[in-house]
Amino acid sequence: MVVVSLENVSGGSLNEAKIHDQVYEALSEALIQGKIPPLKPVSLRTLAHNLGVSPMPVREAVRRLIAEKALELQPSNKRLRVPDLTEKRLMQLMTARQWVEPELARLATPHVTKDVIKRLREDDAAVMTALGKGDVAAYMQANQDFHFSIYRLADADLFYDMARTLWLQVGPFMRVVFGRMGTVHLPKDHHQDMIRALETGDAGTVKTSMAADIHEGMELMLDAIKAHVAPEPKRRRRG
Amino acid sequence: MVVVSLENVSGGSLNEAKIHDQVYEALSEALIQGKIPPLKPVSLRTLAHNLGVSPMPVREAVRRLIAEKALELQPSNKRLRVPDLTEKRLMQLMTARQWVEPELARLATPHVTKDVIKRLREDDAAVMTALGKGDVAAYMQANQDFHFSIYRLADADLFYDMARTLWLQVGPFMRVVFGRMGTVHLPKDHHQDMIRALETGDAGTVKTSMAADIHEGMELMLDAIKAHVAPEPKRRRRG
DNA sequence: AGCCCAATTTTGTGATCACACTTCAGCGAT
DNA sequence: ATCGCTGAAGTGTGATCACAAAATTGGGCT
Repeated sequence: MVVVSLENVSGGSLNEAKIHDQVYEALSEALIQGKIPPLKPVSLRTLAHNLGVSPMPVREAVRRLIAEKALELQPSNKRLRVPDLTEKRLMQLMTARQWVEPELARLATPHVTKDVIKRLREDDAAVMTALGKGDVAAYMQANQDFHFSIYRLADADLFYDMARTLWLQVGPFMRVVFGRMGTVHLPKDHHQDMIRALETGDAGTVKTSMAADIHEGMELMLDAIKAHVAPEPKRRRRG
Repeated sequence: MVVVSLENVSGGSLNEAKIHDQVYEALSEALIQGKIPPLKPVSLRTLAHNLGVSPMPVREAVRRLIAEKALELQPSNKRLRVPDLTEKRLMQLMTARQWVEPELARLATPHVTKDVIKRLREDDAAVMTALGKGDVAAYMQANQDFHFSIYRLADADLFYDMARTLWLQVGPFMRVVFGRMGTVHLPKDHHQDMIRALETGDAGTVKTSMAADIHEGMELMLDAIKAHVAPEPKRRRRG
């Protein structure tokens, strides 16, 4: 099954975006959504074939994703794959998210408008619906929409890109964890508090509730990775 | 004058590192050292020619650097260049450095050995020597060595890479600022305090003195960018 | 059956060519 | 001299080919 395509990327209208940018968008979206599991090998030619483009732009997109550590290519081995997460690395990702994302939320607060609140309520509703149905894929999409609808307002390019890079690295693993334990135990509702604080312009509360939201989600993943250390490499042992 | 070469990269002797990795190392080193000024246009073919390689591996290295925002290619215009720094962006870089680097220093503390202390004293001595001679290039090299000798010990890949990316973005501009105002006003000596704290294993003091060191350096740059908003685009240089 | 080695396929990497587009140098007219 | 145009040179992008090395397969062995 092909999890990545060019069609659903940015109905970029009059856009003459480069092919490698479109490929990048398609791949990174798939990664954030967790549609490509950790340790899954991918290949330039296969991706290129699935996307209907030559291997060239795929190489550039992949090189970019490798730089962002959303993909890796094993050292001696020359295979390209989605990196696995060690507990050590996950803790660093958690810390970094706690640095960046609450700050983004704080910076976003002054720029909130009625339209934004409306949009956030829709996103949050979608999150709740997905949780109710136990639809992990829909949950991840809606949750991403909710967070980045806020971050986008912060007018802080560097922080925004940092957040996106962190999500790229967490995405594949998050999907596995939530898929394994179901959506039942997912972080309870900090979103409502956050929306209220955004409405009243209470930047402090926005920041702390964002921190709490992230903390709970990542804590779940930490527990999961501690319990289930090696996500079993699939088949074929080493001789 | 050619500011980037492959020879001084990792006397890699038995190393069979990919060419694009060597090119990346050469370019990023030049950028961190500030050897390529902001807004300076570079081109794939020129770099390839100077490095004695084909444009292909340069493309991959450059794509990586663009992902790290150490290079940019102007939107409509398709030229590749070193990005300029706005005040807004510099403040984000400063904040991010304050997040990552003091934490790296704290994490490094338990792993300090006598050899490390020796190395740090040498690096610090080189810093002082460079300051004495007003040699900006030597200062930047020695200062980088000092900081990353510490960061390397932290055993925190993600944070380490984040720090490196931040230095990549700050490097070109730092060179310009310090070159303009001379090395006289450079941050006074937090290095000594830091080394002492590292010796005694006082992680708290290590962290705070690292924060102070970074704060002062970046504060200088903030002042500089506020005073000298547009670093004059510089017309036509011929080599 | 289980295991090992050889041949085949597939992988990423690098080089080269083609193309559309921008920039720049040079010349002519005002 | 200044302005405006035009041809040449240079730009990043994409496609295709060549190649060494790793992964995979398949057959032959114990």
